[in-house]
Amino acid sequence: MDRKQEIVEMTIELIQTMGYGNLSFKDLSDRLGIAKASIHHHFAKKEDLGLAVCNQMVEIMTGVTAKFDECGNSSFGKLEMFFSMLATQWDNCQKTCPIGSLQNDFYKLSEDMKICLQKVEDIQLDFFTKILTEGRELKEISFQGPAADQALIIAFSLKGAIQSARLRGSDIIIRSFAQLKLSLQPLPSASKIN
Amino acid sequence: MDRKQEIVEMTIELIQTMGYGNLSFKDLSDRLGIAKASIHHHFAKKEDLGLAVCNQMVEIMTGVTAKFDECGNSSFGKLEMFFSMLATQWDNCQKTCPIGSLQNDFYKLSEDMKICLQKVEDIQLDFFTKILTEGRELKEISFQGPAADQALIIAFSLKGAIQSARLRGSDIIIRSFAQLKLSLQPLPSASKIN
DNA sequence: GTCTATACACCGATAGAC
DNA sequence: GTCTATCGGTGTATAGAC
Repeated sequence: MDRKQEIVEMTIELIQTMGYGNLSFKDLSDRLGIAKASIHHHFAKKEDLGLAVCNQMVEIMTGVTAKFDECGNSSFGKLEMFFSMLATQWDNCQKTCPIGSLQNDFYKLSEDMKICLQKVEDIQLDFFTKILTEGRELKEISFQGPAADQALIIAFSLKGAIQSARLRGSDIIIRSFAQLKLSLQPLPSASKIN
Repeated sequence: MDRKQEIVEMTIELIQTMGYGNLSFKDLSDRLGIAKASIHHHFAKKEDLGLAVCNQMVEIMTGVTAKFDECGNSSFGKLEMFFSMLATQWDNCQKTCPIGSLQNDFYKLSEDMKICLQKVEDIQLDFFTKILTEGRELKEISFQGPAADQALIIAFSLKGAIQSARLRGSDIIIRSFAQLKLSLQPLPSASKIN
């Protein structure tokens, strides 16, 4: 049955607006047009639904990063495309980052969910680390220090901008992404002496 | 009465562990050793308590940034001190960033709380912008683009690192802060040609 | 200002009919 | 697989005694 999948996807959507902790079975049943008990039939406990959501996010993140990995663009181009994908997704939108939202409901998460959620972030971090490493070798991307540490700055900046956008408007996302790109650009000439 | 203040401070602490939405009057009354109704006497609605919390955060952020502004250190030194203050505060700690936590419960916030919360972030962003501007002039800090945009990267990186630390451990904070410092350091010599 | 008691809504979860 | 009905627990909020 893909009723199960339907529930998972609606849950992800609602997590982005009200968070995992505040999300209720009634919210889901209202929006899906089925009874609360029907959701419990597919996911006995809320925790089971939460874990399915995290697993789905692993799959999504794996798929998205793999698509960019294979796209044939330059390293810097891959970063740019990733940023602009996110910017499009969060333009004029009142949702927040699902990873950040779940991290914030830390105290409501089961151990399984925590492990799975960390995996989602790992996949994203590995994706950035790989691009940064090869980009620096090819002199397409410029930064100092370990690529894995620079990947943290990128991932956290993206997450933070998206989280603040509901409060401050999507301009904050555009500005953050532009600044990230600027700071990673290879220096054109002597213009970056100080 | 500073019972009122006591309630606000405990609320901030609990927001950092369970979030504003999941926080209940019973949680507060248990920890403070007073009855639920007594809290309602000081703050009729939960929304009133929430607004008091946001106002308190404005005061705290104002005080902290003012302290660093006046400390006489170099621009880069001020940044370093701010980072190490946060790193100390979040070492071996299971709390999250109170600003990020409240931002995440966006859909539970009153309009007043949203305005006030944005102000907290504004104060922090202005603080960073000012340091970055004067630091670049004095050639103590190096970055490209508008100082206000670079301030976003710093603020969001700090917030993101603290949010991920509960899941990944406080190492992630150390690494993020070190990488931020590295990327803002003035170039020592020709070592940053690419 | 603090307490006990309580009203009322909603939550996750279950029982059992269809 | 979906439904209605319901249970026990908990949430915000209020009433009223002290």
